[in-house]
Order: sequence, then C-alpha cells, then structure tokens
Amino acid sequence: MRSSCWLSVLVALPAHSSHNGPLTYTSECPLAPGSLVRVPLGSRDVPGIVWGPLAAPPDHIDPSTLRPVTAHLDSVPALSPAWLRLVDFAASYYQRSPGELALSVLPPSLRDLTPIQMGRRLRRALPPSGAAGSDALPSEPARTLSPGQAAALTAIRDGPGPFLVHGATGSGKTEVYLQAATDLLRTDPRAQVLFLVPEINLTPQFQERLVRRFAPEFGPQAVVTQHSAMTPARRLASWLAAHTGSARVVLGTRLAVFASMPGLRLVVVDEEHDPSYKQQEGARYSARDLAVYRGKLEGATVILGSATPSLESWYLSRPASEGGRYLRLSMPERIGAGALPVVRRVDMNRQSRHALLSAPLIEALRERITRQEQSLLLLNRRGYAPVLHCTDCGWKSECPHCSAYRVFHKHDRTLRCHHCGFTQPVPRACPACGNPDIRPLGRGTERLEEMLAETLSTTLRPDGTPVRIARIDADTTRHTGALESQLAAVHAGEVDILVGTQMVAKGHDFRRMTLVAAINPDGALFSSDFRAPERLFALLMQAGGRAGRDAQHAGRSEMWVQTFHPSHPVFEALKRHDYPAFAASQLAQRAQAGLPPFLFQALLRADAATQEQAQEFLNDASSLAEEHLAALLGAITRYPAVPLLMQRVANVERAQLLVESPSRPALQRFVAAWQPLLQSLRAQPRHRRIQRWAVDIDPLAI
DNA sequence: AGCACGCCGACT
DNA sequence: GTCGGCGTGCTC
Repeated sequence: MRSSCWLSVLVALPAHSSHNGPLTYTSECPLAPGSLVRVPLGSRDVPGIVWGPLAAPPDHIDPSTLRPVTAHLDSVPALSPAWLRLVDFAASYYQRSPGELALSVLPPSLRDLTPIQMGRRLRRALPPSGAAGSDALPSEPARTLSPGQAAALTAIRDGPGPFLVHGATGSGKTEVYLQAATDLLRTDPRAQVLFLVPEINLTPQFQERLVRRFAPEFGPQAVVTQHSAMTPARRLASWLAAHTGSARVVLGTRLAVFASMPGLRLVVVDEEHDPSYKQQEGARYSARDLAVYRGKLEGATVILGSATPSLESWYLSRPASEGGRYLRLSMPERIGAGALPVVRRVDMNRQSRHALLSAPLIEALRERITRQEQSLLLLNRRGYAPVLHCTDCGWKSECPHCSAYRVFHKHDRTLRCHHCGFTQPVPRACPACGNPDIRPLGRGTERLEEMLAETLSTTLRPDGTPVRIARIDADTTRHTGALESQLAAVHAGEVDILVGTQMVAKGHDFRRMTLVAAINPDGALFSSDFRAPERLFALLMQAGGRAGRDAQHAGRSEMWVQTFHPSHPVFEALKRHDYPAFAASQLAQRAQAGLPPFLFQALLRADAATQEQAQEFLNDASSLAEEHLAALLGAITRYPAVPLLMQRVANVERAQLLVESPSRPALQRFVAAWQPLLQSLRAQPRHRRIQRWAVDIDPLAI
C-alpha cells in the first residue's frame, strides 16, 4: 500500500499552541475538502476535517515523517466549501484556530465515533427531530397579513437585505418570517431555512408553531432543532438531517449558526438583541454577526428581528444615504390583541421608606385578584436576601472565594455564593463577634414571595379562597421539566400572582396577565456597564409585552415600574413605547462618549492567583505591542489593565485590558499581529502563574 | 488541549 | 527501591 497524495487537515489544536494551522497528512486517494477523517496526532488518534489537497508537502517538514490519514468517515458527505469558509472567517475574526473552532461546532458524536460505529449508527435510523410528537399537533395555516406585515414581506422578497425587522411584541414579526420561509421552501425543493433563537427552552411556543406550519406541507421530518442540551444521538440525527438536506427548516440556538445546510436560503435571527447570541467561552463568537456574514457568503437572505434591536443593528440599519448597510423594516402596530400596555411609574421617593411594594401597586394587585386576572412581579435577584449582616460588628456574608456576598436562601437556611456555588448553613450567630442578631439586607424573589403572602393574607379571591402566589426563578426550576410544569400551572390559571426573575420575562405569552411590574429596576440606570440601560429597556419592553395579549383583556393591561428616578429617560421612552427615541438618545450619548457602535473593541483577559500577576501579564502585553507593533498602532487605543467588575471568582483573580479603534480592520490587523507575541509572553517564566488568557472580540461587557 | 517525558517526595 | 506529583514541550 502506498500513499500517493498530501492533504492539509484541520485538527482541534488551540490557537495558542505553537502551530495552529492545518497539519499535513498523506492519503492513498485524494479526499474532497470537508471530508471527515481520523488522523494520528502524537500518540493519539483524533478527528479531523480535510482542508484541501496539497501539491507538495510544506518545505519546513521532512516528507518522510508525514503520517497517513487513519480513516475516512465516508458514510457522511463532506462539508461544503462555504461551510469551511464560514469556519475560516469565524476563526480568524475571533482569534481561534480553524481546527479548534470547526471541531467544536460539530456534534460530539461526529468527533467521537469511528467509521464503523458511524456506519452502524446511520443504519439504525433515528427520528431526527427534537420536536417529538410533532404529528400530534394541529396544523396552522398562514394568516392574513396586516398592511405593515405585507409591506415588510414584499421588501424581503425584493431586496437582498440584510433586513432588520423592528416590531413591537405582538406586531406579528413571526408571521412575516414564516411566510418568507414558506415562499422559498415552495419555490425551490432544495431550499433550507435557519431560525435562530436565544434560548430554545424559553420558546416552546415558537417551536410548536414552526412544526404546525411546516410539517403538514413539507413532511413530518421537515423541522429539526439543534441546541447543545440535546442527547448526542438526537443531536447527530438532527445535524445529519440538515447536512443531507432532508430537513428543510432548522431551529436552533447560537451553535446552529454553524449548522451544515447545503440549501441555505434564509436565516432568521429572532430577538437579535439578546446577549445569549454571544458565546461567552472558548471561541467568543456572535451568532448574530456570523449569521449576517454567512448570508452574504452563501447568498442567503438574512432577517434580524426584535422589538428592541441592539444599538449596533439599529445603527447599521440607518438610511443607506447615511451609510446604513441593513434595510430597516418597521412594523409599528400591534395586531389582533390591540393596544400596548399602559406604563405607570411609581415614585418610590413618595412611598414609605423601606417598602418593597408600593401602596398603589398592592391596590392594583388586589384589583386583579377581584377581576380574576393574573399579575407578574419581576425582581432580578433570586434568594431571600442578597446579603446577611451583623447588627453589632458589621460582619457581612462575604464569599471566601469570590469578591461577592453570599445570598441568604431561607427555605433551606443556607448562604450560597451565586458565582462559585459555595454553600454553607446559615450561622446561628455572627461568625465574627458571636452576636446572635444577624439580619437579611435587601430583598430577593423568595422574600418578595413571602412579603406578598403576608400583605395579601386577608385578601381573598372572589370564590373565598386565598390568593395563589407562585415563584419561578433558577432555584425553583433546577430540575428538568420543572420550568415547563410551573409555566403550565400559570397558563392553566392556577396562579394569581407570579413572582420571577427575568427568565419569565422572555418568550412566554401569559394570556390572562394584565399587570406586569418591575419591582426594583433602578440598579441598571447608573451601572458602570454602558449597555445596562439598553438591556433594561429591552427587558421592560419584553416584560410589558407579556401582558394583555389576549384581546379580551387588551386595553386594561398595565406595565408598572417602581423607581426612585421616575423621570429617567429610559422610563420616559418606555412610557411612550418609543424605541426609536430611546435608541436615538442612547446613540447620541454613545457617539459623544466614543463607545460602540461608533468604535470597535477587543478585550485581552487574564486569570491568575493574584490580581498583580494578571495585570502584569496584560501590561507587559501592552508594552510588547508598543515595542513590536508600532506601525499598526496608529488607529488603536490601549487602556491599562484593570480588574474585572467581578474581580475574584472561585479564588481566581481576573483582569482585563481594553483595546479599541474606530476602524474594525485596523483592530483586526492589530489583534492578529498581537496574538503570537501574547503566546511568547505567556511562555516566559515571569508569567508562568497566568492560569488562562483569552481575547474577546466585540465584547458585550467591559 | 492532550499526552509523554522528566526529575524529586512518601509508600508497598 | 517504585508510584506519582505536575513543570516543560511537542504534536504533520
């Protein structure tokens, strides 16, 4: 047997290993780019992806040391050139090795199975869909479009895009996506459509709707889902269905932006402003931004949709005459259910000093109970109280491992760190001075639920039974299925007042809910995070959208905001449901302060045992850039290393260094040239104590 | 990232 | 005398 040709092959070596490009192997027969193979690497046998044929082995290497490809997974068709180009772009843009990125976005079974196991797996046909029981769902016909929807759909059919569909909750954005998709699926029997959503378990209604709409016309296997929480077998089956073209519609989370789809014609990014589209570890890619790039690469239409777009996308959708690159499609009217909720601000300066619930809000809750309507109270802190403190010596429940307080959870009497998980029983007396009088400080959802029960203990429902209060947060939904069953109870009308964190503000329609109240949203107003107001506005708009979607209750539904700053511009804009005005004022501030989207940012982050070690590494990296990359620094601003806001987590000190530039290409060139310097710096004995370092391009928080 | 090779402490 | 600690260094 003789090996007659050379191949470059991607393997999962990280960017900060000495060589991170494709490796060269020999093969008896030429293999197409995108073929899945297994190759020897040191003493291991690892999965690889054929990058391309090589006319001759690279000259820096002795050809006789080259090793042959071990196996070819020929039961799986090769990945397309377009897919390889997407991976190549993403790897270079986010500063990772192409091999590491490519292998990390494929289903694990594709990496782990040998050709024989794969062949066996493929013969044992498994229904690919994650949407089990789809045939039981009644079909849903296309709906008649409002003028606004029809105009948006026409624009999407005509133009190349990308499109930013801006429409309030209930304006019918989804129907526009569905009809745009239906068009393409009907015209071209090979066409495929990709729907991206922030969190799949928060949008079961969306998933059902896709199945009801597309399964009757395009077959029960036409819709598949892709997200990382699926079992390996299902994930593989879904991936293969998309890869072979048998699935026409793929619904997935950010990972699905890398779904292999040979017939991709349309990508929809729903709730495009949602931060979960940005991967927060490993390759820190933005699935929304990659979706736009992928659309351009493959000639597929891209639709971004939101009621509260990210300021980046909003700015990119300014008029083309001003440099905009997306086409903005606005759908202002709320269809069917009618009016948007009335926004009411409660000035907490006029309420009794430590009241968590203002008197008018309590009154409004009582009214809802009388009318047998539901209310939702949002408080973004789980647990009973965020801190426990000693009235005598001032001790506070700090976490010994993190720069954070441990949260008091009353139901199991524990102090828990929400960052590292460190949990202890609540001490009987102050650990510092022995004083038995230790008290909770501040309020979380658990305490709100308790206070509410006390406050309403004498209030009865019309049938004479007590008020039913439920709480949904990360603590009550720890077990699988718990979230679904609790939401089902709310939908079934078994709950009068729902207390929850922001996890209940997303995705769900609560038909009988006529009151949504933000209990204490002020924290975000004066946060050091410049994106905090944007996130607050999106959250409150989205939360308000939960209310009154049922025509029967429309017009009576209200969004309440308890605040010490009732005239703050965020709340003024919210009151008018005026996202464009809010965006305009935020953009003006961003432009003046020199912040994104008017410039581009990258973070260099480092973890070490001490803050000094971490910062030393970053500042040395900065000096190294000064020394060696002077020619690239023209349009670049570097800042000194600073501790992260959450400085220490699980005994690891974290620091970061911000780099920014008004020019994205200039920032790219600089960071790419910096990378090898950073690797050599990390290898120096002086920086041996650095535990991890990473580059974050377009960071969401600084 | 793995995994081997390599040179120093507590165990059968 | 070995088992094993994790510090450097290489992987086509």
